[in-house]
Amino acid sequence: MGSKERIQRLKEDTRINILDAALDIVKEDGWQALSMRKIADKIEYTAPIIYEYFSNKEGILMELTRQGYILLGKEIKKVKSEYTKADEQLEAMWTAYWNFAFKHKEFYQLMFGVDMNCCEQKKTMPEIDYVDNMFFDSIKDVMASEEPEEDLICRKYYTFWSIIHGLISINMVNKGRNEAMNQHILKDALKGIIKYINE
Amino acid sequence: MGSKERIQRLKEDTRINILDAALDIVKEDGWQALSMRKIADKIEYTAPIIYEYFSNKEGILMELTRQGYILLGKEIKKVKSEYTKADEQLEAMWTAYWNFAFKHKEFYQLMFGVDMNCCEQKKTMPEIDYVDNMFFDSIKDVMASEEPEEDLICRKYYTFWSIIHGLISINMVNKGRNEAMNQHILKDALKGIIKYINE
DNA sequence: TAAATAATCTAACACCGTTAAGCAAATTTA
DNA sequence: TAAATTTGCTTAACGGTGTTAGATTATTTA
Repeated sequence: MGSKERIQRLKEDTRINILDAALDIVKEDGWQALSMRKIADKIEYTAPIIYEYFSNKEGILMELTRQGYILLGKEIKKVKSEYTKADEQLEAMWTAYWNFAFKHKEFYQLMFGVDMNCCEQKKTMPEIDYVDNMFFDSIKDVMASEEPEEDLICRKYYTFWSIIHGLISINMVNKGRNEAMNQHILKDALKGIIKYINE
Repeated sequence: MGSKERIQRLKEDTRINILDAALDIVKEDGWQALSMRKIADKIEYTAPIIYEYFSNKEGILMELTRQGYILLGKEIKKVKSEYTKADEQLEAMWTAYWNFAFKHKEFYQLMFGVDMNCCEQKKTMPEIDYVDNMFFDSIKDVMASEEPEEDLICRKYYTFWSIIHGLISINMVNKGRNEAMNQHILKDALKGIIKYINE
């Protein structure tokens, strides 16, 4: 009767296969090309069985979003641990965020793409809070001397995030055009904003 | 034989009706809900005749994008004319940009939405250059004392645009949450960046 | 081996963008 | 005026989408 667990494991496998297949399709042909039937083709099933693993297409998108945040969280945590000074940490973290966006373009598009539907349940995802909190803490550290209010930190965080996200958006629209300049802008912006935090 | 022109005028009318109908649908139910058949319903025709006015759905999207830029251009030009000092002009222009994004949410989403397809021909639209150039000129004015290089202006512009666009993106995702704080951030960012231009 | 259950597929529904063929009315030509 | 042609528009269809219900096949249980 240990076969129950084996079957359970097999079910989990196909769940993972569905997500992997989806990501493969997106990496090849973009989010627009993702369809239930194509996923089914790739895992050598027919479309309806996917609905035994996910309630609908948005369910798949949500799970991939979660995975994206987990990945981002890991990378940011890693680079943070490589520094001790708060401002150095913060610069490294934002740089990691920047790198993530281009290394895992598909994830970033899904996670932050303005009109990519699936924006309702997002608020209740702890994986998002995890990343948010790390930045939050770091900013607090940088401002340690001033005993900053929650609200002020939040504002600084949003401003910070805005610059980076805006730069990335530009870079994605004019994709790859004048890479050197964008790097220059990024550095400028990071320096400027860290200085701004200390004001 | 003056009926030729009357008929021509009627054709132009339905062209406009198509665009208006599209915008109505989007305003009611979002870009996702826009379909050729729904447009046809609204103008009381069947779907295929739309293809006598636009080559395809993207054609409609492109035209609406163009109209959006024309509208944005007008509003920015207006507020610019209300000031004489370059830094005041710049702040007013960016504020107008900000206001445009929320007053004409659908246009803004279409014009700057990261993954809203239709991003190929965009480069060759003079209406885009028009807006770009206005900002470009204003930044140049602010930096007048230093005889800035083209490249530097471009970088400042991108950085500037990034903040605003990023703030807007945030605001759209967490739509309307904590409006007061976002206004605060906007003001902070604008002041900061104008100071940054002068450094 | 027979019944019950699980796993999977086929077929369908209602949409989507787009194209081709056809029809009927209006217009032009002879 | 009658025939030919053009115009305006529709119907029907193709191949695609997400999703659901029902039938079918395979597996497990009694």
